[in-house]
Amino acid sequence: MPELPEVETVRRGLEPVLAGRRLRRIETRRSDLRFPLPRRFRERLEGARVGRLDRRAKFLLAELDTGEVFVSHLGMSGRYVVHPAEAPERALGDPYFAAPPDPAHTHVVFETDRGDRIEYNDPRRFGYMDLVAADAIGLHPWFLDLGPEPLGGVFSGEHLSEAFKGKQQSVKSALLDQRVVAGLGNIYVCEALFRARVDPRRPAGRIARPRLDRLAQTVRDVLLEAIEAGGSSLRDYARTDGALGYFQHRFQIYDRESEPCVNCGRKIHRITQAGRSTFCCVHCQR
DNA sequence: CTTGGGTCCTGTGCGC
DNA sequence: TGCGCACAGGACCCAA
Repeated sequence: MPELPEVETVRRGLEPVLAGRRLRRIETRRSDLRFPLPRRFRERLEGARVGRLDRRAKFLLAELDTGEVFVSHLGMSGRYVVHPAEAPERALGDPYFAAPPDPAHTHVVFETDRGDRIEYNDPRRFGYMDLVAADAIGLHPWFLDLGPEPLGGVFSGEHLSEAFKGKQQSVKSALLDQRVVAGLGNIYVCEALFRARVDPRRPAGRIARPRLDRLAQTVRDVLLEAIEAGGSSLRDYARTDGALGYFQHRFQIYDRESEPCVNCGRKIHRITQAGRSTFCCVHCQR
């Protein structure tokens, strides 16, 4: 589900309730997420004080005063919901807010010393969590091969040029590869390729440098706009207070099969690449 | 090494 | 209304 903008929005939602707080109580209703929760998960978290909240690629990271870092990936349908101790009541059926998730899929509950509760809900259970020694996080298999942050200083047309060198793989698949650049998913790759007018089927290694510069800039632009919009709410995703993201209203290509291209008016195509849908305009994207 | 396909899991929306 | 199938924001694992 969530790509970089959604995870960043979740991070911003969790920060005010978690940063600086002590975890008073942890409840694990299910430990069989994509991977089993680490051993003594509850004991290692209870009593710990949370420091910084960070994001790396699509991972959320909560620094703990125990020397460990709590790491969480939302998979396709993972969602954090904050229940403040002082709950602001909301009108039922408010169109700007998501329906609360099915409690049957609430797998982990975190309670802070302020009495705020944070529930992790994940119907498909593709999400996963771990506790990692802070000084060894870069060696963890989930982080070892991650490429640069698309919003950081390393990511550029030059980086893409280097990473794509000799690649026969399509540029669409290459951008989804977290070793090339970390944090993109199906939506934002489709959007960025459309805005940059690059054909998703084009072999990554055969794109001229000026177009890679443009593509890298487009990736940044799309992600920044999406973060500003609070991410994209299609099915499961909502912000931690239940508010919907609204970047889905700004999709130019994703999920718009058969609709007219905003640029040329011809029909948008849906093709399959590496088992996943790609939306593109075969006329505008070259 | 690279690449594509199958896989995990549940829910939803569509055509019949 | 019900059924079966395709598909969904991810990414690991394995075979070619």
